[in-house]
Amino acid sequence: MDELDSEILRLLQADARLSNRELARRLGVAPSTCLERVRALTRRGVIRGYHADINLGALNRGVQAMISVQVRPLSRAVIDAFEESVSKLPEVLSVFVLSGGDDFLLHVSAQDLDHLHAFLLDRLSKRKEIVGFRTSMIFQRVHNTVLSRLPDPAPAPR
Amino acid sequence: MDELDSEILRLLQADARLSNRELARRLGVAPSTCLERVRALTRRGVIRGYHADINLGALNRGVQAMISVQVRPLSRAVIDAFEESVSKLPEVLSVFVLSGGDDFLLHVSAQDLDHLHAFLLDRLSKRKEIVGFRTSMIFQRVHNTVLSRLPDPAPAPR
DNA sequence: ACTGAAAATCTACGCTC
DNA sequence: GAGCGTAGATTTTCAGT
Repeated sequence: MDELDSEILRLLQADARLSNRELARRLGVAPSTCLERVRALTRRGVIRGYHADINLGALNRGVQAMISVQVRPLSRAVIDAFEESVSKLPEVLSVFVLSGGDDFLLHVSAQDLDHLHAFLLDRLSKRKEIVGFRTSMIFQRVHNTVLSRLPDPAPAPR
Repeated sequence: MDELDSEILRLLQADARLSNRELARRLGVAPSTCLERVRALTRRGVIRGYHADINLGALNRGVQAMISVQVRPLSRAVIDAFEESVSKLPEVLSVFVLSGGDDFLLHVSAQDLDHLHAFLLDRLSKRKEIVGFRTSMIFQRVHNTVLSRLPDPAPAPR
């Protein structure tokens, strides 16, 4: 992971459809060099994929919410099963497994408030393992699509 | 937004680097047709961009947390300023503006626990408008990168 | 890591329905 | 207006250096 790799990641995070040629031009290297770097980053799992970012409104998902969930018993089996099944629901954008007061955070979207309400009642309230959940509406979201590499951690003192 | 458009969105969410030719082949239409559809979707703002998905570990961001924040006074000026400045911090992946008990939710990443701690102390604790915050570690995240269009809302009764 | 050339793809434009 | 096919321009890809 040298400077060139970091720059490639930066540019592809900003625009995944950059042609290899254009990428190479901006980095000041030959296209073949650039191509090999991108392939190596993909092979190593640093680049995990390329995804189009779609306007949620156009997908009939004008309403977003965060739902914090507590489940019991707090066993691996319950947690894994909950995460697995809930992440398949069409309304669910992301599932976070947390420490602390809540066990899960669900980022969901729905057509409107009625559908969100229906989702809460039909998909969550019925689950036996859920002992409580709290819903917060999302008014706005700012997403950082381009992430820089953070400085290396300082070595542990000895 | 017909069936063809929805399919295009689905395929480009799964793999934004699909060639137009391959996209057309999978949809059973001519490449020129496909290209025009994609352009129209982009022009209308349905497609907002294309982003590479990078392994956070490779960016020295092995640790993730959710931070719920309460600010006062709850005025537009305070909210806008907080959102604006916090979204620029390199550790911040996403900022959610919420209703309910908390005003913001910050999704952040850091090199390790030490750096996360430093972030909390140096970047949040010092802010006068913050009256409280609570940090939850993220053990795991499942992200739905391919979102289908939800059914149209039923028309309002009259 | 670069160069060059063959293969594949992109995309503008004129055509048909 | 929406989709199609073609051809010229561009890009990708992979030798060889």
